[in-house]
Amino acid sequence: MNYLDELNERQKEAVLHEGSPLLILAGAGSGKTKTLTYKAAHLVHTGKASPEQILLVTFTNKAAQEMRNRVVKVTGQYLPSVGTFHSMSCRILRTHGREIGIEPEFVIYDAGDQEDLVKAISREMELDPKRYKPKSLVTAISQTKQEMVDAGTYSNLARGQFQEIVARVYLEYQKRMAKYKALDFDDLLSKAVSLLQANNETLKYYQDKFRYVFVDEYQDTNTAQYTFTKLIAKANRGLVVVGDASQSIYKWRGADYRNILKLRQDYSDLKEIRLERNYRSTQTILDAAHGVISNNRSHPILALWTEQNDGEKISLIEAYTAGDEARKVNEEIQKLKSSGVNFQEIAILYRTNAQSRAIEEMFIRSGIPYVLVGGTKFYERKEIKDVLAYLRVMLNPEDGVSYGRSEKNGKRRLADLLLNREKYMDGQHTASEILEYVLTSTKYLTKFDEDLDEDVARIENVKELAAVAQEFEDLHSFLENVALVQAEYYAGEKTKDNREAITLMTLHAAKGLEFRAVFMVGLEEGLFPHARSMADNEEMEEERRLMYVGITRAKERLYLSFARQRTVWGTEGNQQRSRFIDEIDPKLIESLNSSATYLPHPPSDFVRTKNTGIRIDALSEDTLDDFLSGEISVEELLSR
DNA sequence: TACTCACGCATTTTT
DNA sequence: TGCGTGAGTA
Repeated sequence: MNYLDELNERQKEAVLHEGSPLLILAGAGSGKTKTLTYKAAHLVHTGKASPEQILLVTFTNKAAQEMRNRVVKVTGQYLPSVGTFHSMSCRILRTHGREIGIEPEFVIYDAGDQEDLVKAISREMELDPKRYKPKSLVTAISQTKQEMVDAGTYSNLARGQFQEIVARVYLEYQKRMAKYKALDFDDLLSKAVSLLQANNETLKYYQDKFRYVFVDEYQDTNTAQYTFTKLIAKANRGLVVVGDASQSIYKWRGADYRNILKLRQDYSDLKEIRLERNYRSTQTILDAAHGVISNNRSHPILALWTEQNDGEKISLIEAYTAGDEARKVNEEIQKLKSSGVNFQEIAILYRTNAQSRAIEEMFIRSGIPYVLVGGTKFYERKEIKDVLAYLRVMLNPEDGVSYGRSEKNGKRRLADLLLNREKYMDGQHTASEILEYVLTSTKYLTKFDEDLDEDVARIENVKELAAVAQEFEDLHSFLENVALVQAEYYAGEKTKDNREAITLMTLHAAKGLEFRAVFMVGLEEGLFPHARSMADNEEMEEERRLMYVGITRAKERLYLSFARQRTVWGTEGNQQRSRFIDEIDPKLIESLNSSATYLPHPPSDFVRTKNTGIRIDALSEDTLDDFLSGEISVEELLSR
């Protein structure tokens, strides 16, 4: 029983609670994973549940993996039903999908496949691609599915020209998907729900099977996920959810933190426990985070506290340009490094991917190793998608999207592939053998030039895919894994040559991670909060939650920076510092700017740069940058 | 079939 | 401004 001693009072209360559904409101860094896994472990340990009776759902494979490992560590037992919403739904559909007309051989379409299909449909329907962008149509269909509105129902509800077009596309889309034996990510969830709603016996089977249902990151559930959880947990009411409304940052993907509030209506005896003791950050960082998030009005806010001391103040970096910002960040990193902070303990967080460039350039110049998180994912690379398309054609030549994609790579290649297709699809061949056949019959790799670095990398990627295929018995499980398990990033990853590296990523990607020192860059109105979020209060609150998530990633040191001038989409603009900076108590902040480079705030038109009195917004960003990096002198600057 | 060029578009992206 | 897409051409 000694594992209980590792928990604080609130955590222990959560672990020991029984008899009614439980909502754990867990703040950032409050040990929610520990609490959730120990609770599962406790049920197993005390014999209240067998490992098979616990369903533990997460949003990412990484979280699932971590939960699995931690339960094994505490109990020595393996929980077979720990996984993402999508993988769990997928498993259910593979076994019981037939009951609602879904054959178990379905393949999973990702966003790119969806778009290809919508494009094809839209072409056939002769829609104006400018007026009805395939992406917008996909988004509309996706949102509709998340609300579990099927194509037929939507057609009846559609009002206005756009919705009516969406309805037509949606109907055709579903028709094709059925023909191609394909499900998209939203289908996995909504069809699983349909199945449970359609067949009472199946529902009962899962309700009996899973006496306990655990859900992580509950604030990020959409309607389909909410319903899925509710259905399965209904009979036994062994529901345990963990969430924090302040960390809900995926509204644009259908996440609705209000699902937390709904629980109170769903279960009158809902037990609510707050985990507000933070084990990650200094009190200064927590106070800053609270200062920001308390400006939000629409959701509950936790008051985090720590037994740690106040720690260092938050550093504010004011820069002239994006390049100057990168330079100043670089300087601070050098200081951190010499004070004993390792590169892998440092992260640079930004709102948009485009911001990484200036930072990267700086790091390359100063020789600082870094790892960029995000960008094109492995399975989204063209060469990988091409090979996967061939594999799907092997599985099902009726798969229109994959057939179309393969055709684009040459009709000849496709014809050669189909020649011996049946021989290889006799059920006797492994995923690896079929992949081998795909590559030899289509001679796909010959389209690459071995003298081009870029092409060599592509060939390498295909080889890597082939290596992954070896881990799977049949083609189906291989393809399923490819669709549902993206290669994930782990905090403190090293560079290719195995040097410890600084992490660069978006704020969204940083959720769930922690670093000793965090730099949040580009804190400017229009960038963060993003211009697209400024008109709408709901969206502004989401931006603020993103700021909150960013701040709470930091353990010891937090740096906030902004630039006075920044080029966005080719046009230079004068920037104003983010309102979020001003939502932090100034007593918690110290400015790192020396008086020589002091920038007046709020930004005025004039600035004293080393006493030259040059009006900076009369200079181009490049000129200013050259001056600041010492490439041109004051005299040269004045002459320009 | 492969390449070129003009055009449009540009927030975040767990599965 | 810089990239990806898609139509058009050799």
